Amino acid sequence: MPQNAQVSRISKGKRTEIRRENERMILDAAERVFAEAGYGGATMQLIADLAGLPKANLHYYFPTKEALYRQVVRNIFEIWLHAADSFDHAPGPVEGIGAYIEAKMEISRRHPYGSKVWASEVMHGAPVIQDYLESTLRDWTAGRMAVIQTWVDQGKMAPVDPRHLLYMLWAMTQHYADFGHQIETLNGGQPLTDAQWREATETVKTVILRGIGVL
Amino acid sequence: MPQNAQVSRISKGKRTEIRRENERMILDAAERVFAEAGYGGATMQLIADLAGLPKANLHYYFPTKEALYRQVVRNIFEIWLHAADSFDHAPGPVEGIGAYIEAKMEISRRHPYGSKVWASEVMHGAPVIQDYLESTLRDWTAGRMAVIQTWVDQGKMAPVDPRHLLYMLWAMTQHYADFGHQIETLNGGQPLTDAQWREATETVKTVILRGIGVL
DNA sequence: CTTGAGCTTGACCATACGGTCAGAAAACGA
DNA sequence: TCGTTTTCTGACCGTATGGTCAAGCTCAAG
Repeated sequence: MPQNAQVSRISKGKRTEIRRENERMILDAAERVFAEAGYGGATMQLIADLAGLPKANLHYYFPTKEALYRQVVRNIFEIWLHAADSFDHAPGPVEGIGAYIEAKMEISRRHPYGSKVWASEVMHGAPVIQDYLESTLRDWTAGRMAVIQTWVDQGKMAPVDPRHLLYMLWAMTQHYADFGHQIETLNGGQPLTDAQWREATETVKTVILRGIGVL
Repeated sequence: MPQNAQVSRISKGKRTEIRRENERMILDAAERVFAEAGYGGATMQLIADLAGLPKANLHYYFPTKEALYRQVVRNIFEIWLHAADSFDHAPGPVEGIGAYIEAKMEISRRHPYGSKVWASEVMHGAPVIQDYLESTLRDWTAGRMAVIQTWVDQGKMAPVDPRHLLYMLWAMTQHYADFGHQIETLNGGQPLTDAQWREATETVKTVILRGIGVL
């Protein structure tokens, strides 16, 4: 029977498998190239080379550059949103905001390219995900603001404007991904070590939690 | 005598004046286009149109696109650096850091395009100002870190890691420029009003100053 | 007025890029 | 094995872009 021995793949429909595999390769390569070169600076050829595929093959899976970019941005957005689960089932700001900071710092560390693509997209006026900003993100933000406001009303934290507090959290955590190169340069050209990441996370948590009066 | 009545210009050397004027027009247009489209997405034609000049004229003043971009980035960097003057002659963290936050928030408001260009440049690995990062910015950072450490040693503030505190300050203040579009969208599509800018600045100041234990 | 240096500009060029396509190859079902 | 569907890919095309150039124009100095 046609069982390829040296390739340890799940042989659950080879067609489907090939498609999934290639789409992932392309999306990973695209995420990195879009992050490093920007949308305008990225070329399909560069993405193809990094994915190890001929350029024409990219257009088989993703009809246009914009379609590919759109998919990359949406994938990141999904990761963003799920990061807030920690926020929800928390009894108060210490646990909720603390966990949120840790989750977002972890994302900055694991998905630096994605964070940069998102930042680029927003900086350029969100040409492809404006609808998401106006629907999903707006709803999401309103929900968390309500939670924070509840905590304020219950006297569980200092009366801080929930909106600007959220912006501060986003800004600080994403900064470690988006400005990673600058941070690395100021770190003697070396990427942050595990210990330094912990230190960064702890510093952010401490300053914020004390800043909202819960430490 | 050839005195143009309807143009109120200083006639101090018309050649020099024309050159200064045009360079400024071009640099202003370039800053905006680079910010909105990214380096790769920006075209000389777009910049020329916005500056109200023929494209060929741009190449007379700036030989290449990269040279023009380089000048834009350097101009912004200068503004960054001078923002820290408020930092220096302060007796303690309340005045120093408070003033620094206000200065940087004001820059975010006045120079949103410049901030975005800087962010883009760093996100893409600082291809044109890496030397600045390694020299000027590194020195600058070391100096401010020393000041903060002194305050910590003197017991004027809580023992917060100066490096990460600086990153937090940069992140939060620049966020209001770099992610201005997102903030505007979440503000009902309206730019922040004067009052909202004040509110933002105050929130940041309050949370940070309380976060470092000086309120 | 004359002259020459600085400024302006339409037309042009080489290149690189996104995208297309026809046909080969591989996988699949019967 | 054979026919069909899906995947793969080199070669190709139209366009847009950064950059060039030569000719013309403006201005100030002599």
